[in-house]
Amino acid sequence: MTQVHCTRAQTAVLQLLRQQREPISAQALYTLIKQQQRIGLATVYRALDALKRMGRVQHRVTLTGETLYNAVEQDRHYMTCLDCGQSFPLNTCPLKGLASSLQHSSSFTIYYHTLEFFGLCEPCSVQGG
Amino acid sequence: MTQVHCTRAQTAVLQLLRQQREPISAQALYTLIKQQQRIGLATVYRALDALKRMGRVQHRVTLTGETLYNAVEQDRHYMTCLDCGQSFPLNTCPLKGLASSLQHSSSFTIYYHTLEFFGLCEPCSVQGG
DNA sequence: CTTAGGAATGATAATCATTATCATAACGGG
DNA sequence: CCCGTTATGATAATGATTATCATTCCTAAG
Ligand SMILES: [Mn+2]
Ligand SMILES: [Mn+2]
Ligand SMILES: [Zn+2]
Ligand SMILES: [Zn+2]
Repeated sequence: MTQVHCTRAQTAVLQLLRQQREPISAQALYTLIKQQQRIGLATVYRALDALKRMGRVQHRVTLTGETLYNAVEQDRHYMTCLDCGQSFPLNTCPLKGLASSLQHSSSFTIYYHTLEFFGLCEPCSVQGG
Repeated sequence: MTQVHCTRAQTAVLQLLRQQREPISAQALYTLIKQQQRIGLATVYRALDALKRMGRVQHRVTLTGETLYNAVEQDRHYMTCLDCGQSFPLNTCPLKGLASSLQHSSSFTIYYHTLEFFGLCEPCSVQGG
């Protein structure tokens, strides 16, 4: 049977994620947790994957290929510059209040969504042309 | 100065992308183009990156870490199962008609957006619990 | 037409985040 | 306390993407 309780690693990961203001990578998370308890990098990845399937943690992938994680409670989104890679947070989720769109299919249980805008920031837009 | 014309590779990539019904990976694109002309894998990646910065091609990253590309004209989005990895296309873009939200910052030029829902599909939801 | 500088290309090696392995440790019911 | 099951940590392997670098292609000046 699938586990009933969160494992030690899952608990540590989820607690730390909830303290973060911004999404964080698995490796950075690993470094943080190691300061408190003995843990392996693989275990961090396993915990993140499990928490994701439980709908408690969500992920997004940066332009550099890193996957960042955050607690699902945080509904943050960004505009990311394709040139310099900088990400600018949005004030609010554009999907807020779109309950209609969220229930496209009753046969699919939605845990979270990712939404990101890509383009050029002011400085890069000027020079890059 | 930055190039004025599309390179041979960029032309080939963009043309092929426009023929695809679904987003496609760089490697798959490489295989397709090779059937028509001599080309290197690195060049495909370079062309995709350039087209992305021009706002002509957009990308998304799958759960397996593959990056898929498609022409920006195609405004497709998906619901993806965190368990089996299957992606189910949405009929329409939930952001359609949200021009207000799209102009958060006049200092950022938006080329495209990614929006994806994650959760569990029917079958996986039943068994996985 | 010829030439020189810069951009594009292809083959290949290197990178690096993530996964797979596997032996060991922790857990939990009986 | 005992045994089968699950979790863990150390480490090797994977694989998509990047970095290199020598070569080819373009283009505009001479
Ligand atoms: Mn949101
Ligand atoms: Mn859309
Ligand atoms: Zn920028
Ligand atoms: Zn599924």
